[in-house]
Amino acid sequence: MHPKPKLFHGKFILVNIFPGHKHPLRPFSSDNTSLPIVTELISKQHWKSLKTHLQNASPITPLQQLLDSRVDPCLTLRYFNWSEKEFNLSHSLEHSCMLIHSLANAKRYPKMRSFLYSFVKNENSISVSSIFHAISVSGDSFCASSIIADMLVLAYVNNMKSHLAFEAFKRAGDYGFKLSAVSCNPLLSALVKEDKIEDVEYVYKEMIRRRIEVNAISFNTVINGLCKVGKLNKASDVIQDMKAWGVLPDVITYNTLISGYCKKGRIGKMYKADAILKEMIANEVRPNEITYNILIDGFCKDENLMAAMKVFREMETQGLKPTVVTYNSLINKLGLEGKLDEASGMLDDMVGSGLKPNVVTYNVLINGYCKKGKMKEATDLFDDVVKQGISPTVVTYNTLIYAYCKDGRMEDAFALRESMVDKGTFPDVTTYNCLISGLCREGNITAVRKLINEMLNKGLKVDVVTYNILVDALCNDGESRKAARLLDEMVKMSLRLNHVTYNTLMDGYCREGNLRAALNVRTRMEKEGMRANVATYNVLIKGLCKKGKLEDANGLLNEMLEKGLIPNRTTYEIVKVEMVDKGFVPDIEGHMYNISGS
DNA sequence: GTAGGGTTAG
Repeated sequence: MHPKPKLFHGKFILVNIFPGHKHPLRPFSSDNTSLPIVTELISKQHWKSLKTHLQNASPITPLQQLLDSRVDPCLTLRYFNWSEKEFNLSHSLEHSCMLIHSLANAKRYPKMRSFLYSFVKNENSISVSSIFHAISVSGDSFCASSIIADMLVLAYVNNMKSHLAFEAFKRAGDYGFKLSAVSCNPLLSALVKEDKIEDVEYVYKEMIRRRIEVNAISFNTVINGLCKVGKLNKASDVIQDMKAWGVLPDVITYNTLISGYCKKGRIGKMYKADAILKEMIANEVRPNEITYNILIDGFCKDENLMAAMKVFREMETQGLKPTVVTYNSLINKLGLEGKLDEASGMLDDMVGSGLKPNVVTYNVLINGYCKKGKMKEATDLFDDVVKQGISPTVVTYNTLIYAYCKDGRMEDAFALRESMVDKGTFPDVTTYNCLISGLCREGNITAVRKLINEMLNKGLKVDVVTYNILVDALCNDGESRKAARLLDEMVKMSLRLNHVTYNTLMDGYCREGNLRAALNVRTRMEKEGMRANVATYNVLIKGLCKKGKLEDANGLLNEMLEKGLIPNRTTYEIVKVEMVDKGFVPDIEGHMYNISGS
């Protein structure tokens, strides 16, 4: 019996053609007769032999043949990747799409995922729309096209190209390809992280319209996005949506909403947060450690350490153990209040209860010392942390660098920056902002320019804080008009101006006695959709008082209270010095009345 | 693939 070499993939062919590679291969021929050899060489990964076999033939031809044949698409993929690397070429979009279609038809999903991931990573010139066109013309399975589109969206998200992911999401709708939560949820999550809340809302609405599966994660992500930008009523609407879809709010839903309320600076926010806690319990969703951590931190930020401690004790009665995060919130608050002995006592408690402090624990404690001007203690603790084998983070360094800058110790600040680089922690925008603010305080504009150039050269981008520092510096120099021009520059750089930007400029104008200009800035701010916050009112109230316009100032104070904004320490200080001492008295709600008879 | 803590500007 002599085996017939009839099968392309039969072992005998290979043995007969080139037993052990000792004989030269038959040269590649561009008709299909070479395909079995090529296939065999690929499956054995005999790349050297394959290259010899191909000789001077175009590497495209075998790809074309493989795509036209019924060989395992994984072999085609291997050839695709090898040939791109070996011949330093990029295969055409059409061939790429044919390959991805054959992988999809063979249900080789992990292979598709990594193929699309590298495709998206390396490809910067092909538009999303041409990719979709190619997907739709290079395969006829609608189902496969949908899976490909889904994975493409995910590939963009995973490559941090969320704007392209968003575009692909829209294109998929144009072509009627059906996406899934597998890609849409990460897309939503990426858009939330980038504060692109309008896009989040668009994707969410489209998911419902296109009947894409919307699960608890989708809802929770959207709710988180809305909470992040303070649209808490809309977030509650989404909770209603989710109930209507038969998805019950879970502990993450409630935690997200509670956190949203905690972060909003309105009167009664913690009351509302507490109400949601009760609601979740009534709906039989058990609060977890994270729920309590959110509440504890919320009360700390609300200047209510007593309430925070009460929740802390309540946690234990619910059978929940405080975590590192719980302690970090409390230590942070104690440190910021200057209660450093209590803060380090809390650290001891935490260690005593078997928890291991992390770098955040030390960062907040170091910050506490810094804010109290206890630099010796701060740096001692820093050394201690290093000795314990905990790596300081960029935040640790920034905390100390800022403290040095604020203390006028610019040399120490720059020395610490050198040392962080030596240890492999690289300065970020915040590091530079701290140094820039220090130099501005010294009036060293030349050094500021140099530093900004340096950060740009390192590929770091100036941010809104950098500009706010510069705006403030100009205002302090009595150059508010120049500062105003920086705002236009910020817009040109598509930086999002924030409250601090506007308030700083308003303050600059107020201090120059130019109230008109200050009020114009407020108008501009509101045109941009930003409502005046407590600090805005503080600046304007103070400005009006300084001009002797006490009744107008009082009007603004009332307006602020009516809008549910909580007066802060600065407000009280202004009201005391500028109003109470000049004949106004407060009623029980904080409204002021002029009793001097005017 | 969803929730919690730390640094900078007013």
